[in-house]
Amino acid sequence: MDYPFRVTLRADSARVRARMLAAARARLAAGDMELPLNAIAKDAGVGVGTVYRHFAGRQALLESLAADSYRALIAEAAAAADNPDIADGLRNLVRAALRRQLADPALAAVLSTPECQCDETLALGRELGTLTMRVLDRARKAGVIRADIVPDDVRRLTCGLQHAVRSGGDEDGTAIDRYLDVLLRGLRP
Amino acid sequence: MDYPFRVTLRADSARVRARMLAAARARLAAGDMELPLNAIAKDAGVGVGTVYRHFAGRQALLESLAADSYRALIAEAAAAADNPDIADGLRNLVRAALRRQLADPALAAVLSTPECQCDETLALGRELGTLTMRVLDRARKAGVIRADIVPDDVRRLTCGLQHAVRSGGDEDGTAIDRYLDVLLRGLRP
DNA sequence: ACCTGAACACCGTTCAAGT
DNA sequence: ACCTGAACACCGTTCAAGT
Repeated sequence: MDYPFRVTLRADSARVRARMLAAARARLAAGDMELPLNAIAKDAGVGVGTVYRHFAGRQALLESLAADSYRALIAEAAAAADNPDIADGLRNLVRAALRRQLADPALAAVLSTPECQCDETLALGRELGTLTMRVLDRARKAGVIRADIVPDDVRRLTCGLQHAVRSGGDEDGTAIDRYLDVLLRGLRP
Repeated sequence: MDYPFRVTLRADSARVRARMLAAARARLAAGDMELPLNAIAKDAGVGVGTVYRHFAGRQALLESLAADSYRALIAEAAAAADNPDIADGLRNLVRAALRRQLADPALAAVLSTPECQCDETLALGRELGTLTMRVLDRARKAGVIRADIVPDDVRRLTCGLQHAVRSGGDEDGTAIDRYLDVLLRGLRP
């Protein structure tokens, strides 16, 4: 839920919500991407119905989990848009998008799927889109990027890189930098 | 199962197996990536146990479903390795890998995960790896590809592109060619 | 208002019993 | 040998009943 009528939750409700998010995060950290809502309810010591009262479903829960990472990424995108050297800015934006997704599976999941549940996530998406557009516009004018790349391409391609990095055997720390380099060179005009 | 002792199945067993594969394919075609084994058993008109007798699990079933596409891709890789113009060969290989994955979700799933269940799939993977290596070696000598790309990078990057293409709203037929172009340019030395 | 947990449908997986 | 399907555990989702 988005709590449209009430900005602050009742103290106990907020505590219960935090417990559910913590339980979900613990499962994600343990490598369980399933997020079974029944199990989370049990972990958090609440009834299943309470999970559904706070989150419309698995997708909405993921969006809540990803919100912090999403905002952090947006801050980095804003910095990139203001970078005096826009080639640098573009590289920083793409790298940040990839790293944040690798650091937070929930963010990776949310960015991978176009249909988001919460209005808040929708707003974050628009904000990131606007900032990305600013980076792309400046980059295009500076002649450091192909003309046919739009903000959603950056989202999709970085989601793809995340997938490429994760689909490897674990032992390959060089992949991130190599794949970033491949993408950035490929984006040049 | 891999039927290690028997190359040909008993006629009725083969029929039952074909029915299960058809049911699974129908579900995939309908956009259901879940492949619930119970539901497939019901669709195919067999007991659940029969599904488990033929396939060790969901993963093994996926590998059986993907085998034809996989072999077709290998044929294209072989042609690429023999292409007199190795820059062409490289492009054809990457494009084939992407297109086959987009055409067959089962192949996309199998290529995305390193751990395969059936020995047959393992053999197909080795074959594709060998052919890809041949393409990369020739491309490297011809100076048309970066030196730090290994066959598994091609697998991972094309899996990533598949993901990037699919994570878009449906209405974007241009994405495939644009992303292929980005990747191929990015792979240049 | 908010929370609980029983209830139902469904899926994964196993295994004793059938042919 | 191969197949069946009941059985058990688990998860998604809803909703009447509690506080």
